[in-house]
Amino acid sequence: MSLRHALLALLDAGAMTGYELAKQFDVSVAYLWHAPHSQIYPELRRMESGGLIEAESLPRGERGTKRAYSLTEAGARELARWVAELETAAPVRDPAYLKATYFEYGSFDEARRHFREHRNHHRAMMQHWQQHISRLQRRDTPLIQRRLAQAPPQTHETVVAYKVHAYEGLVERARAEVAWAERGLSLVDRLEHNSARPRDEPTTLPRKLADQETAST
Amino acid sequence: MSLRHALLALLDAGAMTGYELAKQFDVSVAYLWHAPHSQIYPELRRMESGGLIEAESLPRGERGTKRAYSLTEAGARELARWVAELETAAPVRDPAYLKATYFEYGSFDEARRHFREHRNHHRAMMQHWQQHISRLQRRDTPLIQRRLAQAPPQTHETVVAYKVHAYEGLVERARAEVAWAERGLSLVDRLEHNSARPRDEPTTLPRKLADQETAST
DNA sequence: TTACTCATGTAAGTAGTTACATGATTCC
DNA sequence: GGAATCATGTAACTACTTACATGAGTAA
Repeated sequence: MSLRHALLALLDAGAMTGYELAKQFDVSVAYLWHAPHSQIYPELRRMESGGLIEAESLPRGERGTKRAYSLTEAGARELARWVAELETAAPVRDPAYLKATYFEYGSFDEARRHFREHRNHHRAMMQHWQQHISRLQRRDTPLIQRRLAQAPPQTHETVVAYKVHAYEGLVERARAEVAWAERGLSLVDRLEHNSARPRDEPTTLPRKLADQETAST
Repeated sequence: MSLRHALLALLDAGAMTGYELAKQFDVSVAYLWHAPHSQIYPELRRMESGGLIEAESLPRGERGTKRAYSLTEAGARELARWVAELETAAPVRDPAYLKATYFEYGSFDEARRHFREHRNHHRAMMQHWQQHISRLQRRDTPLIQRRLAQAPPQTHETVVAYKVHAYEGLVERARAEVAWAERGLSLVDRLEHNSARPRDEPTTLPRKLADQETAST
């Protein structure tokens, strides 16, 4: 149930509306955890009834109101509890690698398309993360500033260091993905070179279809 | 909807019961995709009504029967279609990295515990995958043998190479995770050295709790 | 007045988890 | 006779996705 704890952690930096929280999931927590507003609003209500957060109704303009949430003591305790607790690692379930296991059902060109897409995606992620790292190091995101403003100065190094380390891990992971995709592209070249098949024909069809082709030939 | 396609791919190697399929998710597809039997049986029924697979009822012992499923032509086409299709990458959502971002709410010792756990988990995964790679290279899993028996000999190199490449990618990724956890351990040592805090006290508490502590001191 | 951002929701559906449940067969 | 394995389900729940829905405030 990490959405809940991501929200608690954000709210520890200061009171926010659901809308503002949702935006943090696009920019700052950005590319570390994702959640759409349709998931956030109900979760905030649940956390409120659970006593983890409390809302203050603020006016906006003439008629409107908005609800700014902040941590309660129970919420702060729950946040600390969660950080201490070990996660039981989630079972592997990676669609890209699963599919890569069956590329023989497609052509060499299709395999290339997949690897290129994979490489491009992870390159882009890498850049986002790297950018975020330098912003953290310069301490110039609104969130890190709010957070450091509340913590004793001698803790700032540690606060920033943990965040930088996490994002660096994501960068390294992305680098591994890019390297994997590039080795994949070389592999396809090598396999193509060793085989007589045209580059746009499947290496081998699923059995039921292969039987058919044979029958019709 | 990758469970469905994992099942189709397994069934292309030959007819299997739900029970046998479930076991493949523990051994061979092992550590690449996970699914419990409670998810598999209903999915098989759905695929059957969708015409992607068909069941043959086989006797077992005196009284019992079991249902062995095999691909239909539509199922084989769906498998080929899925392999050709590009996945839209899932948004990042990693509980371990999310938590690592907030280690300052815990003690140095707690951070160490998390990094050690992370390292151990990914080391273990690495070993499983490496073992599977050598089995694939020796072509000595039941599944790869069934699969190769059905494919033309000149395609065998490609079939095995794609699978090996996928598992190698997982090994490399795990290696990156282990390295990250180890750098994390060094980081904690460094931070501890630079700080006056005892190793079993949080660096900084969530604000609501910090306020309290200050008040009571 | 039009478009954009702020702001908050609901509803239907999919995927996956955890627990409960049952019964046959096989091996010791 | 008991334990392990084979075999197949259901039910309740949680997390997440996608689409629908509404309205206020603000700047061109």
